[in-house]
Amino acid sequence: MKPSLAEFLLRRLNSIYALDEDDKAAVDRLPIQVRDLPADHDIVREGERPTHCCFLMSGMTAWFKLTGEGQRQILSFHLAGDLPDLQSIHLTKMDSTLSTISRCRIAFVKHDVLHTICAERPKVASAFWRMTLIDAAIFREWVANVGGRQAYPRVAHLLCEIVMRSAAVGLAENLTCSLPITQSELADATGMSTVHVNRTLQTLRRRGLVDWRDTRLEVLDWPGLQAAGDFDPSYLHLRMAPSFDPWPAS
Amino acid sequence: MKPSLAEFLLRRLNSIYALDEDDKAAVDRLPIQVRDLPADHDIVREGERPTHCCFLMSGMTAWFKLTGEGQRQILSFHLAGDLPDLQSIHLTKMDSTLSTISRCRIAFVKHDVLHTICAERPKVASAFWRMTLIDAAIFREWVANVGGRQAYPRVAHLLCEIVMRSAAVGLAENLTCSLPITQSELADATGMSTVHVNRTLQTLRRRGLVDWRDTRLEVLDWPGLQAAGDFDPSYLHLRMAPSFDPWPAS
DNA sequence: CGAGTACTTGACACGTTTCAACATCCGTGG
DNA sequence: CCACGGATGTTGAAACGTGTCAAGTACTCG
Repeated sequence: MKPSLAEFLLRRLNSIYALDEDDKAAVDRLPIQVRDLPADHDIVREGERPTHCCFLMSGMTAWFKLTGEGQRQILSFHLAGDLPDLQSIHLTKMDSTLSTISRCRIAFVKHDVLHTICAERPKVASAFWRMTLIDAAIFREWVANVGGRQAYPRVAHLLCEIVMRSAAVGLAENLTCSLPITQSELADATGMSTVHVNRTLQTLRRRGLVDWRDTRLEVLDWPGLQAAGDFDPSYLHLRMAPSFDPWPAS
Repeated sequence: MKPSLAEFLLRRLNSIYALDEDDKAAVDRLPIQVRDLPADHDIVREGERPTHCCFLMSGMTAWFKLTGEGQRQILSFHLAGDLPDLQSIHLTKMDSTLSTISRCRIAFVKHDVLHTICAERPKVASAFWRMTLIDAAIFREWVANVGGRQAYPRVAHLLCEIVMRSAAVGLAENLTCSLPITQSELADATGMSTVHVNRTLQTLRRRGLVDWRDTRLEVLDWPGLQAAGDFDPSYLHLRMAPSFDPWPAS
C-alpha cells in the first residue's frame, strides 16, 4: 500500500487523539500543495499574515525569535507529522519566525480548508485544538527547562524530548533518531553558548549516555539520559508509550 | 448597571476577539460556581484530571513546575478575566500546577458546559481556541525572555507584559497596576535568584523606570521600560492598544 | 513585644560566556 | 589531483554575570 501524503500527520494525530476512520479519511483527503525547501529557509516570518498552514512531511523545522541583543532564541523543534503553524488559523499575525533546519518536504493547506473541516467535523477540530495545546505544553516545559535547569540537565532534557517525540510517530528505532541540527542551533534552543553546549555534549558522551554524530542521535542509556535530564514525558500528552520505552510509572 | 459575574471575562474576550452580542450574552449566562481562595492555594495540581475550568474574577494566579533540583519555575501569571486552565478541556491530565498568588475570587465552569457552548456557538469556540493560542504565544515569549535575555532586560520585559495585560482588561490607570507578588516569586518566574532580582529592581528604580512598593506597580517611564525590556507587545495579540499606550509602530 | 515574612546588603564562589586559536570535514574550482 | 574557503566542531584561559551564603533591616500581625 502506497503511503498517503498525510501518512505522518495521521500518525501524529493518532499518537495524541483517537479519531474515527471517516475523520481520518477526511484528513487524508485534504487538498494540499507539496513543496521541497532547502535548509535554513524561512517558511513564515514574524509579522506576516500567512494564508496557509504548513504540515511537515519530512525534515526538521524550528520557531525562533531574535532578541534585542541580537541573539536568536529557538522556541521549538518540529518533525515529520507536525503542523508547526497550526496556530495561524486563529492568530493571523505571526509573532515569531518558522524556518527549516534541514531540507524539508512540506505540504501547505489553506486556512479556509482547515476552517471548513473543523466546522464539519467536530472531532477533527478537537484533535487540532488539542495539537495546539500540546504545543503550548511543550513551550511550558521549555520555560521550565531553560529557566530552571543547569546546562547539563537542560541539554539532556531536550535530547530526551526529541527522541521521545520521534518515537511517537515511528521515527526512532533502537533509541536512534534523526537530529539534523548543529551544536550552534542546540545552543540557540537551550539559551547557551556553542562552546558550553559542546562541552556539555562531551560530558554526555563520556558518561555513555548518547552518541551523536552527523545527523544521527543514538541514546545508549535511556534511563540514564532520562535521569540526567530530569525528564518526565507526561507533558507531551501522548496516548501511549512509544514502543522502545520501559515506561516509567505512568 | 450592576456588573455581571462574567464582566472581566467578556472584557478579556473583547480584547482579543470580536464576539456578537448574543454570543456575549451566552457566555454571560454560563452557569458558574464562585469561590474565594486565599493566597498560595493550589487550584489544580500536576497529574490531576479536573472536571472544571477556572475563570479568574479577581486576584492573581500562576502556573508552575518543580524541577528535579527542587527549584520552582513559574510559567505564567494570570489576572482577572483570564481562563488559566482552559487547556484542560482537551488536555485532561495536568502537566503543571496552578496556584493562587494573592487572594482570588474564582468562578468554576464545568467542562461539559464549555463543550456544549463550543459546539453550539462556533464563534465562542474560536474565541476560546484563540485564547489558548495567545497563552501559547506568551509561553513562547517567555522561552525567549528566559533563554535569551540578561537579568535586567528580562525583569523589565516581564513588568512590561504585566502592565500591558492589565491595561488590556482595564486594570491599569496611569500606568499603574496591581502586582501582588513577592520578589521571590518574580525570581521563580524569571529563573533568577531573589538576591539578583532585588538588585535588578533597584537598578530599574534608580533609573527612574518603575516604582513598585507593596502590591502596586507604577511605571514612571513607559518608553524607557519598554526599551529596557526589549518589549514588543505584538505577541499578546490584542485587538487594539490599551488606552495609555503611545502604541509603537503597530 | 516577639516571631515571621519580605526585603536589602556585602563578599565570595561558581557556572557560563567570551575570545582566540586550531582541527576537521566537505564541496568547489583551478 | 590538490588548494582553497567555509561551516562545524574542539580546546584553553580569562572575564563576567549571577548564585550562594550569611547577616541585618523593616514591617506586619498576633
